[in-house]
Amino acid sequence: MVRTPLTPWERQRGERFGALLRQARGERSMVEVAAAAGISAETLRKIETGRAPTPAFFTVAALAAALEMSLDELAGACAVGSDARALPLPA
Amino acid sequence: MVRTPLTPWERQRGERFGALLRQARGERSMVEVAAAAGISAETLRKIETGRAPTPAFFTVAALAAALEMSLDELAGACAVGSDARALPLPA
DNA sequence: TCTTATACCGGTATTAGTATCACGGTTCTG
DNA sequence: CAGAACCGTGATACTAATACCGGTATAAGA
Repeated sequence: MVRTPLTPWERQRGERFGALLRQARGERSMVEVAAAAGISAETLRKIETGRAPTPAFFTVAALAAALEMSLDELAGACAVGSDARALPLPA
Repeated sequence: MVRTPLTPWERQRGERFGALLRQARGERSMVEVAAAAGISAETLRKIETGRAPTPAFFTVAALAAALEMSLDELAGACAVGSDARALPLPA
């Protein structure tokens, strides 16, 4: 095996990650946030829907900047795993 | 063009990013840190040498956790490192 | 000297991230 | 109702990230 396929756990983490971003986006449209982050709206959609479970670091960083959220909180929130219900993220 | 090739600016950013990680690694060996982060040593080497300029978010997150450093300062450090904030929307 | 361990480098294979294209749905305005 | 304009979505194309293998170089130790 040359490149390990994503495990189900990684995909679930990606789904939680996307749900987190979608929630943080709130009322704003995909195109607006995507443009603010400098990525395409389709990419943002894939990340939010979990179809891109492991996006690039700088993509996430730009997205977090556009959403005004912390990378550490973001990583911590979905790294928690099973207990990702509590979202201590205000904005 | 379907997937924009990495720009020279992105590659330089990757080099700064890798240098930052290498500095943070300090005296510890690559295999040790890579094992702690759950990635292969080759991947860590490529990231450190800048040959993988845009690693996955969770890869970086695991690496930052292994190195006990903040993702936010990591992203901020290589963003403001030597570049005066280029356009977030290249084109 | 020989062995071992670490790091670096090249190539290769395969999955996955990202962008462009094209379509359906909704809302608004004429 | 027609058309535009926006949003979200699916399919497709292509590059990059990740991992494995072999080889090389250097340094420490038996």
